[in-house]
Amino acid sequence: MKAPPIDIDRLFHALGDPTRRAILDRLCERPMSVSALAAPLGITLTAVAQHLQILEISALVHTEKLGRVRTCRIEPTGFTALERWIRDHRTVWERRLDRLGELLAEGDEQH
Amino acid sequence: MKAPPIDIDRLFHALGDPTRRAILDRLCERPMSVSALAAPLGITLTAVAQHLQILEISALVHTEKLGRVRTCRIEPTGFTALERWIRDHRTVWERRLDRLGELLAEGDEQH
DNA sequence: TAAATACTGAAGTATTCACTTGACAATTAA
DNA sequence: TTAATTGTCAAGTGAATACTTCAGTATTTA
Repeated sequence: MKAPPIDIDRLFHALGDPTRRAILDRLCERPMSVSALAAPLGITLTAVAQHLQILEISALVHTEKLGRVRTCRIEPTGFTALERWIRDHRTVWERRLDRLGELLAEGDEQH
Repeated sequence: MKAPPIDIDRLFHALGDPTRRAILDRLCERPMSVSALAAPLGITLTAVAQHLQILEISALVHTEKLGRVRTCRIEPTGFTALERWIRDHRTVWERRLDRLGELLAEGDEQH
């Protein structure tokens, strides 16, 4: 019952595909069945199902099957993990810029 | 002389590789030559150079060759583009959550 | 000048990836 | 019950990816 830890590798890979980002965009509007998602994409239902699997293990989408229809909706967990990753790395990167500024200041003092 | 537009596809793809993220982490500490980057990675210099090309066209790294040494440093542009993408999509996604809340509220009113 | 250093380029390989086809199961509608 | 809908599974294909090796080219250093 333990949720698998979010793999940032998988997350970036999932978001790196335009079709998957299109799926996410549509799901931001409203939850949708697999075939409703497939309709405007110009690829087979099977392909969409495969994309959905990737989005699901990346915690970007949650799906649930009722009767013969699988309903897909946005799952916040993945987005949150991504935001956290960027926030963390931005601080490291800003620190580097600060240090670069210090180095430049020191350089100025030297002459 | 026009900088190519940031391709969010390329950006996610670039960040989807653990070796490339390791390179970025090291460059956050300080600028570095290609061979300095390669040393702890356990892959050939050629492979590192290939990764650097990908990071460079994604605007995550800037490199400059002086003499025989190519120095690599973090380039903010790519990170900024990524942050903007996430900020934009978070608002869409939050709107969806709001609407879901409204729908639930309406549902409550109905009985 | 000769040797070591720091990369660059072309070509090859094994794996992964997005996608397809085709056969099938399960559910709902006529 | 028959037919249509909705999705799943297994296997295959062609392109992209992350590497490799090997043979260079500049640039320093001894």
